[in-house]
Amino acid sequence: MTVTSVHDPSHREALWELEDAFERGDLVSLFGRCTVSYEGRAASDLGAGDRLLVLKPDGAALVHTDEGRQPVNWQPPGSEHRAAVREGRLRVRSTRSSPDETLTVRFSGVHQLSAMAVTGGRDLTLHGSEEDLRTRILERPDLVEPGFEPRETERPSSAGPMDIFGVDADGTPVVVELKRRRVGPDAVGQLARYVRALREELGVEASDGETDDETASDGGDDGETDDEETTRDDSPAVRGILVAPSVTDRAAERLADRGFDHVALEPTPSE
Amino acid sequence: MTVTSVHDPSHREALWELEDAFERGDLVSLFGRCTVSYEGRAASDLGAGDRLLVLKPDGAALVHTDEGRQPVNWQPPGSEHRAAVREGRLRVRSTRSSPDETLTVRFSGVHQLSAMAVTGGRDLTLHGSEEDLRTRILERPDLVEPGFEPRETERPSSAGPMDIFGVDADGTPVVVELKRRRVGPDAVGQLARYVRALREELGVEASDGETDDETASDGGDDGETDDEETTRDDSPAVRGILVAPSVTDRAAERLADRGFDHVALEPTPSE
DNA sequence: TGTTCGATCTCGCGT
DNA sequence: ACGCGAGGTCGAACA
Repeated sequence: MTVTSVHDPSHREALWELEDAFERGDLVSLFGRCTVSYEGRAASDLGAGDRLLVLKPDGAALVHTDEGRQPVNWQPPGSEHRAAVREGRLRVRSTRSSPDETLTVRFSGVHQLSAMAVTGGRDLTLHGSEEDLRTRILERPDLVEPGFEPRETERPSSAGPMDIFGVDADGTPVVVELKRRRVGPDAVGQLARYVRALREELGVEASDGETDDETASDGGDDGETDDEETTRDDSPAVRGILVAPSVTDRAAERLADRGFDHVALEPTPSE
Repeated sequence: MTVTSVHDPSHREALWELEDAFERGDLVSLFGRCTVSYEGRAASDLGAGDRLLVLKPDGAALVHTDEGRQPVNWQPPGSEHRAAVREGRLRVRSTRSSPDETLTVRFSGVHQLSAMAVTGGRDLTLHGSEEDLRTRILERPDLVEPGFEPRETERPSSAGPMDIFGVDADGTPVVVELKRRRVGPDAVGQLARYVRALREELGVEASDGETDDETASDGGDDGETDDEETTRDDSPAVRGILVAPSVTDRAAERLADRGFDHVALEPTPSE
């Protein structure tokens, strides 16, 4: 392995090593005391302190402190790194356009610099994702409910693609929204958008004329003495099912309001 | 600065250095060829390759390849790092509980290891966030519309806290949802939840009974010849305003459906 | 702790 | 390029 490593280099030495590393397309790790400023989608300033600067050949730049999974400052891949010495101090600047963004790291001292050629080995195999949940359901549709028949995945609609479209035992259209983990109210809103879009698309099957949005399936959770028949009549034109390991209370409320169902299921079989 | 740095150490040397670094609470940067496996909320495997492993004293672990802003594998802060040599090879394992998660990095070769004491210097000043947008509006409410009067921020509701609650020139209650950047349909759904919650809370001021729900009150974008009066009558009991630099087409549709307004505004004044 | 929502989210896919 | 949704999202504020 070609690893370059310098300990307590001068600012100029660090500059040379950096330029060489950029030239070679190396992954760079740089310990030093620095200030950081960023301007672009937002703007930020970070006072002097010891940090780890990581520079990737794809243009990504990361400034890490001693805490957190997230870099305190960064620049996305596709940026261009440049290094210079200004007033005797090493300055690393990473810029990109659209949107215009600049990250500037000014060093008062460079403690350690390493660079290494790193390529490939990025192919991660991941299990337990939403896709696994989908696969699991397509293989065993009865996990959703007996008689459920998936018809299409990623089915397009005016509200975007729905995870699974199918029909239940009665032949009623069903929209299934998948989540790999416990979900909040937002997921219900997402499901609602798809159901609404599908209801519009399939035409209003309600007995009484147009409107389905207006009368729309709510009837109150607040003990409304609404005619159950009306709701029963038009609402089930399209059903909505949220498949997730669990839901929050508020999500459950919203599901109930909409007349949607929740099916508790995990991406991978338990144990 | 106390920086430890070893070039091409043996596996045992690397182990000693790592243990010392953990002891000192150092931030560690480690280049080497390794495989990575993870098991916890999900599970993953990564074949052999050269990578950069970063170990933080707060328990965070990051495995970086030559591409991407995101680590290919990681462990969140609060984990515990342990190093060992198994079958002559360095193995670094980071674990945490609740949820139970384990990241294991097995090295076939260590190319470079550096460690440095890094503390503090984490106080970032950031401008251009949603909070800045809120501040801007509270200082100049007319930016939302003439006569707008903010009454409360983070006002609680059954659907969660709304960004800004206020009244318009007519004294009509207004819910304002803030976004620092261009938004899609989800933001409209969020605003709708707050408006709905507030309408329920304030009591239905609509002339005719219950009904208003998310699905409800849309009146079709599909050229519905719905009675405009009905909607006009009950809908304005509470207004909804989405403040964001811009909105997508679909978001605009949904805003129109709901009778909500969009005000184009950025977190910080242009230029 | 659990829930909710913002984020310079990032990332991938599709139009 | 933009739009849209997933993510082992992370992180913070609050109940």
